[in-house]
Amino acid sequence: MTGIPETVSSIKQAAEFTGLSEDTIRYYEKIGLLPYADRKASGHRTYSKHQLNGMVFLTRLKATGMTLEEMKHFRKLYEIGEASLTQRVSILIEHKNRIQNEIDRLQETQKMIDFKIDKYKEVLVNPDTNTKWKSPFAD
Amino acid sequence: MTGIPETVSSIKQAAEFTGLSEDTIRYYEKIGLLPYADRKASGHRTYSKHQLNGMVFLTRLKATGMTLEEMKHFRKLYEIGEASLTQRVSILIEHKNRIQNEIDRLQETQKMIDFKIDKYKEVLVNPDTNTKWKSPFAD
DNA sequence: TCTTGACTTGGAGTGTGCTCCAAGTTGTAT
DNA sequence: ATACAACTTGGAGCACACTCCAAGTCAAGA
Repeated sequence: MTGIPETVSSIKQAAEFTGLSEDTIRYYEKIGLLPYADRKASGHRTYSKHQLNGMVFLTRLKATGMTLEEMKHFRKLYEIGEASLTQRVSILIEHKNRIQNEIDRLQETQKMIDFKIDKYKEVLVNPDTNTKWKSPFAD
Repeated sequence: MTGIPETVSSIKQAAEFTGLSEDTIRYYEKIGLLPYADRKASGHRTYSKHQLNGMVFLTRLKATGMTLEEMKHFRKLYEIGEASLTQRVSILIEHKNRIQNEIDRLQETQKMIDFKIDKYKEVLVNPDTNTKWKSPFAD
């Protein structure tokens, strides 16, 4: 079951793959968000395909508003092992709900913007309408 | 056409209405994002209904990822007057597109999370499956 | 062997957006 | 008159998430 070495990557390749900067990857390791990476004899970091996929998932959580602290917490639960599985499921469900709320708010704002664009376009067609406005963001 | 005084609010009421803190409202004025507010004889700020609505729209733009600098730019365009209307429409359309991209990314992440939740639940039902995982965020 | 470039570390600095504070003034209730 | 809260100003400080730097090590090609 052992013997076939997994493909490993340098920090540069990891950065390219994940979209994070090399500095950011080192920073995440420093603050304990990423585990201490394996090093080559030279001391250079190496990453497995697994770890790269993990880092991509991480960037998705970050991009959807999860803080570094929350992600650290999630990782700590992971380290406990299976005993924390239900907790991890809860966190993911909770985060998914937060994302849904965010989507709802974004869509509401799109409607507000559409409404405002319509009003602006009205004025472009018929400039008299303009007297209604008192504030750059009003109505 | 004059004579009916508009309802005005204190900074505290403005904060309650908009969800911004009093400090934040003063800060926005300080950096030139909000115009210098009218003051009472005492020096206390007053806000019209119009301005309050404008501030709410502002919070929507901020909550959807527009930076304070971009909002300042928008306000400067507003101050130019009608000559900037087309530009302002462009900015709003552009921002609406950014929101749409954000919504798309959020929905993709929801799918990734669902996928992961399913895998976790699988392990809860059948613990042997667990050996597949090497990283807290992998797959 | 020499050069070039990728990598290492610890720590300092940065940008954004607030948030808090001190010291003073004004408004309202008793 | 006397509290006490609400407000004012300018400026300092803070949290988050990087981002950059200096000084040094390591690896591969001409």
